[in-house]
Amino acid sequence: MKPIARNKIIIVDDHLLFSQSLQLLINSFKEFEVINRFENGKVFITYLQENTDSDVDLILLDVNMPVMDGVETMKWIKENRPFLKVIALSVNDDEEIIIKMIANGAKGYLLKDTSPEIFKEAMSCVIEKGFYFTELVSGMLVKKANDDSKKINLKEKEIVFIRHACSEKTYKEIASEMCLSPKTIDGYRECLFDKLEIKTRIGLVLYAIKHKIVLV
Amino acid sequence: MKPIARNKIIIVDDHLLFSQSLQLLINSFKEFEVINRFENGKVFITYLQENTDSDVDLILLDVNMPVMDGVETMKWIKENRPFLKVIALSVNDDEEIIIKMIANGAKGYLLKDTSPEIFKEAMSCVIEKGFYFTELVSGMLVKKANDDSKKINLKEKEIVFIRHACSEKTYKEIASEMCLSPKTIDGYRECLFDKLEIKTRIGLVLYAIKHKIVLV
DNA sequence: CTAAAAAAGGGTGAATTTACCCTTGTACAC
DNA sequence: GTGTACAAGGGTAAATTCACCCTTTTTTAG
Repeated sequence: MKPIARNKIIIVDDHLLFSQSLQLLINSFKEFEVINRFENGKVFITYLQENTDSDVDLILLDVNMPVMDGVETMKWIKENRPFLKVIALSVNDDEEIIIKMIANGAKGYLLKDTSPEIFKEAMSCVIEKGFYFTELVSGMLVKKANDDSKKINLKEKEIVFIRHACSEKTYKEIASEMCLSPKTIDGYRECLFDKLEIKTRIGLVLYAIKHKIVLV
Repeated sequence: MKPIARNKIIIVDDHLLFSQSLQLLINSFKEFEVINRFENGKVFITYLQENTDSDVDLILLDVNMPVMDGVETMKWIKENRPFLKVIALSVNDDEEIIIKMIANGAKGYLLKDTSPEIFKEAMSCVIEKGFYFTELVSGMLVKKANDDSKKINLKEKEIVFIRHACSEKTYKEIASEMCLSPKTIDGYRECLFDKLEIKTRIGLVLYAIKHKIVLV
């Protein structure tokens, strides 16, 4: 079943040291060879657009990249080249990111501390069976499914308000900056306290930071 | 001057994929060879203790590791093997960490998106001249020197108070938890508002998170 | 078109936070 | 021993935050 030719791999990763090293590692496996490397999603996509006939068996896509990160790149792939097989690579196990990558069609998600043996197995598995998920990722998918049922969705204005609330401004000042009556702001606050099960503005700030609504 | 033998390198990094790949890359340079790899500071130090005669020319030390991270490892090295030459490797340019690594004797600090050419140059440079700093790092050292002059130092009790303040507890509740009069807490607050140039508890929370006094 | 949400705004009162100014006791340096 | 620094505690008043209950207007779904 396996072709005589080695499986063609593309690496997309901004860590030059890593991507160049990884290429050596992969080329040391007789089943695989790296045919190309790119340092961010942008240049990779440009390549895909200019080489519509490129036949690649597997893409190793870093998640954290400047210019165009893994999630953005994955979105583009889902839209434009959904048949491409992608394994996401990352150093962190941020739940939100993992979910996003998989939701956008990644066939596997590996942490960079994976052993070369597992890594090789994952590559084979994705190429042959179409996917490879570690326990970590599977567990997360289950957990996510549960979370979704009680999902909180914030409206755009509420998010703007939250960002303002994460400052030393008073509600009155926030109202004026948002061109709304202080009373309306009062309403936003109450509604959020209720939805987020918090009791104070401090709670709101902590929530915002934890959920990356504001960055610190 | 350069010996005929290749310079001996040790890699300490928990990202197996990276460290194993990097070994291949380094071994592809004729001037260097990797003689050992370890996946965290703990096992590396154990090795050093058991092999006091090990002659190694350069250590590549990852900063973010479980079990015993780069900073801890660097501290041990400074105490026990100060003559070892270490280049710190990291994915992020967190100022605080960079400063700590260098303060503890790292001879260089490279980001993992460094190109292999620069990387090779840095290794040679550290072995020959004793150090290699990029502009990023040099700039940071200068900036740090300035910051230090206007450094704010918080007392232990103040830090405990700040942690409590980063919650939905009222000051009264905090006072009771810290077994102090609410008025004393009031004093802490005022003093901190003054020292940190803030006006509200929100400001305190933001400061605490930014300076990692509390983790989110 | 109509009913039901959702958004915006309002009033009042209580609790909490903030500002400013003051006293006491203790420790430590000179 | 005296002065200085500082931790702990206090009083009062003003500003801000929070809770609860209410009306009007605008959107949206059926």
